Amino acid sequence: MDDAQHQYVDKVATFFTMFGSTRAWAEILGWLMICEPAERTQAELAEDLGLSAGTVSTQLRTHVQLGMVEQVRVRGERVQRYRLKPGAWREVMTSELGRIQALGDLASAAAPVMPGDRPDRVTELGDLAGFFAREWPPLMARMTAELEKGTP
Amino acid sequence: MDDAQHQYVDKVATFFTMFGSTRAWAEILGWLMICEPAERTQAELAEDLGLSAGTVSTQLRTHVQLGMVEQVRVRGERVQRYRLKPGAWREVMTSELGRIQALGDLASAAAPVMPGDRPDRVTELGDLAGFFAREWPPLMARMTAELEKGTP
DNA sequence: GGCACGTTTCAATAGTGACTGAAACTGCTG
DNA sequence: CAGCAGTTTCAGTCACTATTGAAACGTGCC
Repeated sequence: MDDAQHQYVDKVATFFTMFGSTRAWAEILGWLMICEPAERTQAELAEDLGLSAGTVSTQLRTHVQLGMVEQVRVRGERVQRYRLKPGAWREVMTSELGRIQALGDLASAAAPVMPGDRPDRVTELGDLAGFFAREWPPLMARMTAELEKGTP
Repeated sequence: MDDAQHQYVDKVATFFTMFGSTRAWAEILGWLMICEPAERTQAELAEDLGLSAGTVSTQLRTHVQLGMVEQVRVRGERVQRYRLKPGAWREVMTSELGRIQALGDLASAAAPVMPGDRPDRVTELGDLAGFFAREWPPLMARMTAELEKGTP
């Protein structure tokens, strides 16, 4: 990993750390975005990034669980390799719908515990969630269509 | 604050804590969503939620900076009151565009530091960011139109 | 079977940052 | 001006958790 690459990994790490992710998690993500070959073993990741094997194991597991990274087996090799999952970003965007619905549920759950005469604070959130719940699926469909066009 | 309300605040807090926010921050948000009257002083919030005055001051400031909460002066009173900012959720969604663009920048920045023969990992992210950069403004416009319809 | 390499688990450590409590500060009231 | 309620600031404490290092655990090769 040269200087420029190191700087890039740091940039990605800084960005995602701002939203509460751990440094190691974000560094692995950043490195997997640009490393060559794209398929890496845990031991290589640890070596490349100067992290312990334990950290890589743990953080990589969360990446896999979140669907950002997948295990691959390279023909002829018997080691476990990991790479950025193609289409992962798309999936993250698609799964946003679940979070929107959770917000909507939060709004619904508020109704019984607040005085009925001023529900506006909560109906606003509910309406918003409703709007996105309707708009999100067609938007995702358009997204998929457009991205496939680029990668035939 | 009765039991049901307490439970609701806890529910909201649990939800937002999952995404990296602090407990106090999320509790204040949850309580401001349902408390009556909606306008509260810092001292009241501290008392209601069992937080120290210092914590309330700090967390409330971040709420104000993020645009979720605003200061209001109630006629005749001279105390500082705070409430959930009307339209705050809408604004949060609108400002999502900034984060999308940041992701797009991250993708652009990757180009120089990776071998040119396999740029797919990064172009995917770039295309995605481009898609949202184009779609987001009209989507926001539709959102505003629809929500205004509900609150004439 | 034994060896080498990679991965997982886990106890211990280090570092961070949320939260508190007290003290300083502000602006209003009598 | 003294008194008071509310707010801000900040040093210190505490809890949490990210990270490490080492030890156990595979798993395929010799």
